[in-house]
Amino acid sequence: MPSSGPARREASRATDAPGHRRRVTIGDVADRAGVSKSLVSFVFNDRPGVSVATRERILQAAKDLGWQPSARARALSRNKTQAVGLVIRREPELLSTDPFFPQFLAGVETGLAQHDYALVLQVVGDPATERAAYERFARESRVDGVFLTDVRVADDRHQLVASLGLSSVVVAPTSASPDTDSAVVGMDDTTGVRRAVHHLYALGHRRIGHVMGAAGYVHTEARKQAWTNTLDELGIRDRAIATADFTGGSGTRATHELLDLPRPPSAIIYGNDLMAIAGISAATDRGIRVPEDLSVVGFDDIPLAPYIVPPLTTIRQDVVAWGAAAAETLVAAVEGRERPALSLPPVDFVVRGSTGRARSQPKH
Amino acid sequence: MPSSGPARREASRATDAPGHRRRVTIGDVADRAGVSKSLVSFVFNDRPGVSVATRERILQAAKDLGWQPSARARALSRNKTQAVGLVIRREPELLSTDPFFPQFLAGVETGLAQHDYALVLQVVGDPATERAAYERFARESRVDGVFLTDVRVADDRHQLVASLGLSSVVVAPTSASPDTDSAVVGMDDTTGVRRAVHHLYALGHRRIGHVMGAAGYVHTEARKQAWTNTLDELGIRDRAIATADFTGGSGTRATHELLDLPRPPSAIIYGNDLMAIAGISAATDRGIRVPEDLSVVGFDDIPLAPYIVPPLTTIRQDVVAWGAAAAETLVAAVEGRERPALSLPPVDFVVRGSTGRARSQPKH
DNA sequence: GTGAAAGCGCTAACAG
DNA sequence: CTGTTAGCGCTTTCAC
Repeated sequence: MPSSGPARREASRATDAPGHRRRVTIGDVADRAGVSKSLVSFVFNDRPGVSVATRERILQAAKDLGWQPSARARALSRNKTQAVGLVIRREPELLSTDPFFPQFLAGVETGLAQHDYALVLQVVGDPATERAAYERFARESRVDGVFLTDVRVADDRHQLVASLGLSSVVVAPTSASPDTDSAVVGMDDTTGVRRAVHHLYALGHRRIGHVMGAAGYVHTEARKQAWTNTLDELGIRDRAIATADFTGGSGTRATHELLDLPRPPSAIIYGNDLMAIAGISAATDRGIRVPEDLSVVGFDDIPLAPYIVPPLTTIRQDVVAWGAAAAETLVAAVEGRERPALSLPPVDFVVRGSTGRARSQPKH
Repeated sequence: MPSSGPARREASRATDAPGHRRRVTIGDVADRAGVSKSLVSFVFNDRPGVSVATRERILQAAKDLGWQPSARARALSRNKTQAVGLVIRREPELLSTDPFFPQFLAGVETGLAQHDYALVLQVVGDPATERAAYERFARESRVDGVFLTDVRVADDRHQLVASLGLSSVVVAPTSASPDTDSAVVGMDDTTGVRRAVHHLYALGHRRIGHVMGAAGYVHTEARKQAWTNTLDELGIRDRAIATADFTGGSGTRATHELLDLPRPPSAIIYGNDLMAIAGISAATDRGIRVPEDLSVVGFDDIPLAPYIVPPLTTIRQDVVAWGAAAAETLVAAVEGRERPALSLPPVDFVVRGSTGRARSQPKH
């Protein structure tokens, strides 16, 4: 039973049916270079065992035909998609404010581009859909590995991805040590907060409050912990804290809560810039001036931070670099390589106009 | 030549090699249900010609085995990936401020989820990489279709995707009629600006300036055009305009430019909220109060808008709905269906504290 | 060095 | 209704 494949191919190539050109395949390239498909494949997979001359000929043929291996076919035969997945869960409001997400994405892309991996993204709203997204990625074999971001305390996704057989990289503050075997690419949430507290202390503040972000996230906890620990070190016992959820509305509420305290703080460190800015607005509404009566520190350094009145003092992380590092690490994990040694740039503490000297000088 | 497949399969299923379980395939499901692979395939592709009983049996077998068709294999044999691509080009600064991008993404996901399509994302910085991204999507057969966003005047991507044989949907203001055959999902940039101008006119403003966003984008042009046209209709000849690029810094510069005019405007409509907020800051620096001396209108209604001082009056589009509509349209195009009739919600004009009555009453 | 041939897991004619 | 069979385009032993 002779295969009719080659014959048909010759024919269709010769005619080149008008209107709908057939996709160029590895076979066409092989024919043009006068070699077999295997050789073409070898060349495109950087495998030894092809003479330089043939190699050149093949490369040229591919170029002439504008051929590139089909990711589909390759995925099937190699059992790898050369793609990784990112599932983002965000409340609608935060979606368009949180600077983390787009910056991280940009960083991830730069990291992936170098290895020619594609990114499959899914944005979800609730935990059930989130789980389903990971399951679908795995079941349908859409991706080779996934990022785990916005890690929660006691996050069950570690087990989920493990049971699904997906490679993964965990993106979380270094201070937290999530219960997982997969690689962790951590940023330093601690140092920034520590520097903020010291900065305020140096300005004479002794009642330094904190407005926490959404409960249950490890980065929320990390920031709170850093605040507490630093106050401890400075021998400050006062703990003016309010829980919020990263939204503007919650920042407003939490600010009023702290300012309503019998002895309100003279400075507040917020879990993100949005809440800090809402806080400034809330204080202004009460006739409390920033920074004269109240110093405010944000977290993120959103592009708007310099432009609000007064310009916001805040903590900045290099999220783009973080994303790139996470991507590098994930690709290495997927390919079974040793995880690369990557050093992330240190956090920045950006002093602007929203922090100032405490009104009453400290007693000690 | 008897196929050795079945025999091997039986064997490997029986042993279930420890440590590394083989992937469940359509064959396993077929065996378990006592039918052929085709039938399983039919059931999972909603094709007629399968009795209800067999259908149930197959579904049950698949469920027992936890099987789901492999997207990889399916993509290869159907010549469809069931995935669409989005290439985003953004300057680094705007990446984390522009609310369009995350909201659009969220909308796209909701639209795609219904049809079980995946989204492949690529973030790029420059035009060359952007082109390469589309080319790669096509060559590697990563996606079946693409979104075209941030459409530029005389955008060459229309031809590019056409020549690459990709289905596409153009996401651009309705007022612009891009030179393309592909479906256009348009939002109404015009009405919002028109309402803003009328609002300011009603407050007594007669010199209403405009700070344009980055040149070359159709939405920048659309907004400028709406501003011009509305002033024309109101019989206002004055045109105080400055070009910026959507960044905070450019907003500051453009604001000073307008305020330095011999007869500075008493109100300014900005191309986005970031520039508007930078504008408020710039005015404040010059001792010009908002809204007493200058009224300010933004565009986007970022979540921060209500929290700045004064709260920002701005124009809001339902970008999430837009994204969902674009996704629906693209999927329809990819599948060769008629494009769905979708109605987008109207723009909102949100009046807050940054606009107020003009100081000097109009003469006419 | 190079080529032939057997898959990867699914879809889609085409026969029964 | 149901089963057979030939691909989809590439990778990968295994011979030569």
